[in-house]
Amino acid sequence: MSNHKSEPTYTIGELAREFTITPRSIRFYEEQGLLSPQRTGQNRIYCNKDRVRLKLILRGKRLGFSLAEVKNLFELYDTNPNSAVQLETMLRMTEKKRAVLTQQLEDITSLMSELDDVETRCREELAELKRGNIA
Amino acid sequence: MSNHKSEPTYTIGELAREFTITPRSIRFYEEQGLLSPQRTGQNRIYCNKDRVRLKLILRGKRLGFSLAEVKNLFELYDTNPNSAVQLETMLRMTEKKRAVLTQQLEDITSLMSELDDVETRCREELAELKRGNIA
DNA sequence: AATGCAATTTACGTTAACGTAAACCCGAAC
DNA sequence: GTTCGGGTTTACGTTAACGTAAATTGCATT
Repeated sequence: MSNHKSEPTYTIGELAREFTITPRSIRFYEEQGLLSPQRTGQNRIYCNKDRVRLKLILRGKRLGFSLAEVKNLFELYDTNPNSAVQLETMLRMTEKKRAVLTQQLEDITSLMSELDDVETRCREELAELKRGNIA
Repeated sequence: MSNHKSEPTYTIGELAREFTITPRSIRFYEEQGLLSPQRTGQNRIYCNKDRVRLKLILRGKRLGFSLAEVKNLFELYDTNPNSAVQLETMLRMTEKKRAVLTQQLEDITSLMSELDDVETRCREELAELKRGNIA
């Protein structure tokens, strides 16, 4: 718990560039309760822990979780880090998400075959047209 | 072009029930320029052509097209039915949509494997916890 | 006349994740 | 001393496809 190594800090612009997002987004995450950086007067100053959190937010988004879901996980982690409850909650969420993805996969392949039908019919009609409007 | 057979007509409620959507949706489609039923005073009265259009709207939506895209197709069809231009436009749209779907498929499978990673790590940590907090 | 159902119009609300503009401050460089 | 590049706050705008509420109308029973 010592503080003599003076942890590196970051400005909002630095983090925005590093993760190729806008400062607006970072402020928005804070507004939603996902971040709470220190202040130097008006300016936000982010420590390593904040940076890791931002990383986790973006990873969560990539995985299809909403900001609210990520926030829930953070709160759970803050009140009860690495507990069985926390890990099990995470598992339930990933499983749920996996079910959604599985469904989406089915939907997409089904849509694809419908698209195939439409396309072949289009091509056929086009062929007929070019053969001189038979029907 | 005769009219002596008195085409069947439908009320908004009938069509809504048939396609299990709300009357609100049907009015919305009209508001967006996708339908233009006759009127009997205030009341909308839908003919067969309208019903077919509604069917096509819903089919388009199922296939992932926006109402605006469906509208474009309708307009193209109205001004130039079964032309090569129309068929080719349709083909371009389905091909575009197919590309999107292909991309989504890749994204989803990639997400799934990431989820797998997260899940297995969670399960491992849970196992450690239950073995008595080794680390 | 009163009840009830179906329909109508108008217009604001919803969801998610920011974008964008306006107006301001602050330290550094020229 | 002023201009410049960040940073800040506040608050409204965006997208899509409707949902929902309110207030009204019309037709058909009862």
